[in-house]
Amino acid sequence: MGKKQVTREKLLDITFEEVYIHGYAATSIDAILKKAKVPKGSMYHHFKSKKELVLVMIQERLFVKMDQFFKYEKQENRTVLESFRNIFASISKNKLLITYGCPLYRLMVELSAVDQEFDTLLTSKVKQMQIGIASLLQTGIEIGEFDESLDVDTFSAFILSSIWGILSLSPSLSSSKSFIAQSKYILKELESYKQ
Amino acid sequence: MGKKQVTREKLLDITFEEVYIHGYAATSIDAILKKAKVPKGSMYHHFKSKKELVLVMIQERLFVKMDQFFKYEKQENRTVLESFRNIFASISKNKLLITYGCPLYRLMVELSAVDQEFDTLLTSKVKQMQIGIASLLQTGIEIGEFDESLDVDTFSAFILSSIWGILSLSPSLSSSKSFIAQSKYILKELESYKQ
DNA sequence: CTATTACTAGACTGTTTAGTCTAATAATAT
DNA sequence: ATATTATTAGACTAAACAGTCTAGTAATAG
Repeated sequence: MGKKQVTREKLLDITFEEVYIHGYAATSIDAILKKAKVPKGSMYHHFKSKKELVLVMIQERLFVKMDQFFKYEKQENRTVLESFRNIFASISKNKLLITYGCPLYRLMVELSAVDQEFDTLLTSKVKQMQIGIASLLQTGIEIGEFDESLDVDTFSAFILSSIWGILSLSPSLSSSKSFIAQSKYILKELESYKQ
Repeated sequence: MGKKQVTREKLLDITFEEVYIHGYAATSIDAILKKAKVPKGSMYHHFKSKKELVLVMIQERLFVKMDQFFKYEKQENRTVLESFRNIFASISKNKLLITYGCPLYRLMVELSAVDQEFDTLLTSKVKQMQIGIASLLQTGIEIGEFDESLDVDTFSAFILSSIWGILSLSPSLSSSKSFIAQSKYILKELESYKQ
């Protein structure tokens, strides 16, 4: 990586942190620049606007991080149910996720109704994730792990939305149990389709 | 209602609509005033700041609307399961809710990390709703409708977060089925505790 | 070593926005 | 009716903000 790229990469890192925690509107360019110790001219050399900076951050940071959680391919020696258990376990170990909820979700809530470009980008990722989950469920049906009555389309949407709901709500419900305690209901429901 | 109150009430109505759809930061005072046809001085006579206007709106509009959906008292001649079915049905009939998701949730995502006062207010309502759901479940256990193995604390949190997750996600997953199709998984899970 | 390009630097500009101010007007009580 | 208070009216102010501009500096190629 040439040294010129360091500024760009640092900007994307800090932008992710700031926008994740404070949201898009509440994050000012100046705050990002101050934290990243990068002058304004440099930022506007690499990105033509705040919007472009965040759009690029979403693709090069947020989406990359998300893909690490959802590696849908069925691993050898594992049932599909175990794959889901693993996904949930890795989510529950991520402190930022548990504290602030899913960053993709947060951005969707803030920006989808306001800006077409953000909406298109974020929605495409949601659909991609749903398709990934659905195909994992489909694999489970094909190898005989799950009953054919399992509707992969609605159930994948149920898994996705439940996880996001639980993640976003758990910080508020301090009395409630952990993410794992919550997600057990999703797993229990999935188990009911076991052959 | 004296005529002086009309301005105040109209401001709260418009503020609810604008903030619900565009979010707090993206809604300008001027936009609210233009839509409500109220001059600035009037608004600042009734409310000392934008923040106070929205805090009052949350309590006098948002919370009131929410309570209409969640009337937890167990109605006569109805099982608890039927009560939940009714709640879900009334949510699914509300077009705004289906299109834009839960307004309380949207505000929490945008503001809880940014402002202590908003966080306190919104979180208290979430907790209140969870308690309401939990007590309805508890009634179900006490009248022998549900098994005692039902953990009302985690299950009420599961219901709440799942509904909110489904509501917020359904607009993005155009391929997915309706809210009702999604919520059937929650009901199915609840049914598994039937005596 | 020199020329050329890529990047840095931060002062500056224009706009948007929340919030103020003072005078005018309407409502209400006596 | 008249005095008093509540409300309306919108021009104005100050701050925050995204984005521009021009000069300077570092990197790299020939």
